Amino acid sequence: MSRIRPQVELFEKNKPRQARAKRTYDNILLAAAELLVEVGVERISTNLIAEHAGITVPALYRYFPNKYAVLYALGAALMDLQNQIFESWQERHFSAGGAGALMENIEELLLETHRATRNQVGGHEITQALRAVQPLQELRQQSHALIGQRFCEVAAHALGREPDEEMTIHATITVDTFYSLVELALNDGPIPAEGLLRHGGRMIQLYWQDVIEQAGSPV
Amino acid sequence: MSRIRPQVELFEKNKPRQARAKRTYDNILLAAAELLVEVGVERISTNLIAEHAGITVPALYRYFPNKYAVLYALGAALMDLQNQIFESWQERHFSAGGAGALMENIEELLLETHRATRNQVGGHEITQALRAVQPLQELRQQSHALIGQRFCEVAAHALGREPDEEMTIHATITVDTFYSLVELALNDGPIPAEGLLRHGGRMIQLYWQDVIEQAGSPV
DNA sequence: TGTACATCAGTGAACGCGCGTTCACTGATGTAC
DNA sequence: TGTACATCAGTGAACGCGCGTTCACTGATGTAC
Repeated sequence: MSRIRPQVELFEKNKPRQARAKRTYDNILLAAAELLVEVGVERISTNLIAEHAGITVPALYRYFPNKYAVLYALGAALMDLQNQIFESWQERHFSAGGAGALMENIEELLLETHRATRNQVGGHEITQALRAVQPLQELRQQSHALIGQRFCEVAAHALGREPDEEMTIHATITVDTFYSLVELALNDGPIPAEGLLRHGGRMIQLYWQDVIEQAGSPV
Repeated sequence: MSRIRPQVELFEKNKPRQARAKRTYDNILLAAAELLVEVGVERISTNLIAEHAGITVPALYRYFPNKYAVLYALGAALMDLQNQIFESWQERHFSAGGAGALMENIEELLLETHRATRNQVGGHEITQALRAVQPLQELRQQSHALIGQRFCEVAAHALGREPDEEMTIHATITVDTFYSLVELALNDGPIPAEGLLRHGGRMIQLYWQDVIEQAGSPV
């Protein structure tokens, strides 16, 4: 059942050193993001990206070994962005009111993550690609694992327990549901994103209230 | 921001009429499912599918206009399966105990859906492709919309209310979270699927308990 | 029951195309003196 | 400040390959009489 890993090189080759090169590099990423929106992951190619970025293909190969490396860079940037949003949210509220304050402000984090991803060119498409394209999946998993671990530690500490397997389950569900809600809200369907995120945030809150009650110790 | 629809023909051409043809047809779908596992959605091609199915490429083109139509058929079959599981679950419990019984048995539906998808060859990969590959997205959306509508109607009726926008939000979140949990459990990570689905089911239950309490009317 | 015929199913060969990738090269930028 | 040189950045041209797709064809299956 486990997939054969195709061993694709994902890391960048030459780093841009001059200002001109930096512009080219950024153009490549922007063009790739735009093409992700226009044609989708299945149709994207190095040829298309280079053409769209206004350079020739060998110029792209100067910085990236293949198209997956370009997508990987895009995905990594998005995951970094989301991680940063989480970090600053956590610091802001945890220092002010501990674990309880975090839970009260889940909706805020949902809204901020949603807004930031929506404002990123191709943010939604990159998010989707991170789920489906094999060489990118680890990026998403790493990011979610990191955030999940934070959740787990904070929650375990607040409850005066060890971060055991059950706490890991709670954290995993929370993080996964969180980002699934953001993804759901990114679909421009008939339902406004705010409503989805408000009620979705409430669902996560209720879940943790229950965890606390089951544990029988207040925050 | 909206993607340019590439207008891909997705429907099958000739239906198999003879037993031999039916076998060929099934082999194509099975080969495609296996390749989805082996090489992923980005690398799959009609050539590869035909070779894997033990036929020549024109034989594949007899039944499908392109590779997306093959994936579409796979996706449609999976959505049908999940819909059927939902239908029979709903009939079973709703007739026995109304809306309350449905909520009490969410975990059962999670487990059944998870098991069925896992047992389907390439079930996980098809699920992922349904999110990311543009021509397949509507399949997932349609299926979820259908199930969401059922949820919405049942819930509104149980609460003695109209299926208004808020109820639609509740139903949409429920269905999306539900299938995200199934997808999460399909990842063969360190956490056993059962634990994720049990606690995930509990989260959805708590969410609806809250909806009922807020509405101020018992089920 | 046999056979001629119609339809269904699958093949071999060929095509043009865009893909990924590499090469030797020209041009741009930075810097040592 | 000027210029020679080193390094960085990007180009034009070419390649082999697998892709999607189509064609006229052969072989298999079903059926009318």
